[in-house]
Amino acid sequence: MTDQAAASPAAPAPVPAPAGRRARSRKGEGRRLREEILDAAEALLLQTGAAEQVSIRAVADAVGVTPPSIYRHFPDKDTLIYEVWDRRCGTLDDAFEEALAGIDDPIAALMEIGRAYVRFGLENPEPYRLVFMTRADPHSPEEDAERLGQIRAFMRAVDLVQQAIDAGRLKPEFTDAMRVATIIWAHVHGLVSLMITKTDFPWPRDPEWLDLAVMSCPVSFLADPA
Amino acid sequence: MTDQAAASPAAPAPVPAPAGRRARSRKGEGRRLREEILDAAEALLLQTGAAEQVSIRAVADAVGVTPPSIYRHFPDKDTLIYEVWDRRCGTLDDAFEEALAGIDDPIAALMEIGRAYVRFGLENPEPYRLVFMTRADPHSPEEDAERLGQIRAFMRAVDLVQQAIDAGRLKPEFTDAMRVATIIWAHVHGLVSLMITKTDFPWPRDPEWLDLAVMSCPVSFLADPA
DNA sequence: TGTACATCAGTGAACGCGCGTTCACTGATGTAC
DNA sequence: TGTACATCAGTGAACGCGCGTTCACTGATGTAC
Repeated sequence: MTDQAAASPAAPAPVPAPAGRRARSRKGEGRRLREEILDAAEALLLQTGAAEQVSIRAVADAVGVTPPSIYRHFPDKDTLIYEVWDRRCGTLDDAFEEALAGIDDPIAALMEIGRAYVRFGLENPEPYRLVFMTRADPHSPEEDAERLGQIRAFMRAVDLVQQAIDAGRLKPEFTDAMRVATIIWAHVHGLVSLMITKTDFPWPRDPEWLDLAVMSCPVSFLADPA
Repeated sequence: MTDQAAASPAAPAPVPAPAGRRARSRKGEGRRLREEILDAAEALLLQTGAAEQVSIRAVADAVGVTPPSIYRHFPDKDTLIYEVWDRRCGTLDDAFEEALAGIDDPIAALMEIGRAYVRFGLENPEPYRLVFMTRADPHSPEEDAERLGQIRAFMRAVDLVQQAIDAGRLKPEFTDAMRVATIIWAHVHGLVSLMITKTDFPWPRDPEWLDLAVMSCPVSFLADPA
């Protein structure tokens, strides 16, 4: 199993990834393993859905390396998890800002941030789970930072609803922007959280469904086009 | 610290709950500790939100007893957690059945199970979290049992949507009952899960808001009363 | 009423396990002479 | 071109810890005689 395989005529070629034990990096290439560790940790995090269930040993195993190797690249597990999180996670508010670029109509804007919210959640399931699906008693610094982003993002939605109300675009019985925005938030959150949790469920695959799903609650607030 | 306290004139009275070591039960009263264990485990479960984070040692500590005592009342941790769960949790399908009693109109019925779903979740936050907010890879028996209830409950909703479609009560573009039911499920799930997770958020307190919130998505599917 | 005994709620010490982490090491790679 | 050496990516063995769980026990309670 060492290099006698290369000498044997039956051996096809020097196996590149020896399935369980990886080829050692060249001298300046330590960062390659670093990236592989982050990839593996992210995959495990997405699989298990909880940082406590991702063990250093499991990450090392997935990469094909022994546990101490991890510590050559990350000082401890917390840092590793945080870097996974950090790498994946633009803030929600950034996603909103991007989604809103060049849209003036408040209703169109509202629909767009709804879509952006769902996209953000589906693309960053583990950060999403961390921020929106776990009770956050112990205030870690990254969560506090994200919390500000959440509040800003939510306030953006409230503003848009208020603009829509002011422009007479909602049914007249809806006068409280905060209440309406809260319901819309719960709606899109329901979609995201269920889809990233119940992965066995036969979610419709077409983007039309997802779009309909996102829109179906907000439209109920719209004034009839008279 | 033994019984010399009783002999000392300064000692006020025989302390009933010695804060860390409880009084031993009388002979037939083993079940009292059993109930206290369940209470403590439930409290810890609600606090941490995850069964893996509730340790036998922590439960024993909370009750004021040593870990082996737990095993006099429960064969293992899984059973303990299951009994906590079981004690708290009527099934969702039962709640639906109750909610539907005597309602014939499919739309009214749909609205009613929407309300029942939200009520169920708010009244049973920890079972709800367990069943709908955690990924369930390792199939434990209780989850499998509940899964059947979930499926039955969901199918009830699909049936009602189908009835509404057949009766021409939905907008004609909505022809797939499963798709519509899925969106409604996500909507009510969003409300419940956010409300039991973001307990700091200033949720509107009045039942009118909650009712509006539940209804706001389903109504978007209704045909205009022509 | 008094003593011997069975019951059984709860204990203290220990087990094996997987975890995060540390340590001294190995041995292929690249470089200096 | 050939040899000695420094570098450093990755290893193997072990640590202390908290976990679920087991075991032989203790000693207060209630019962039989």
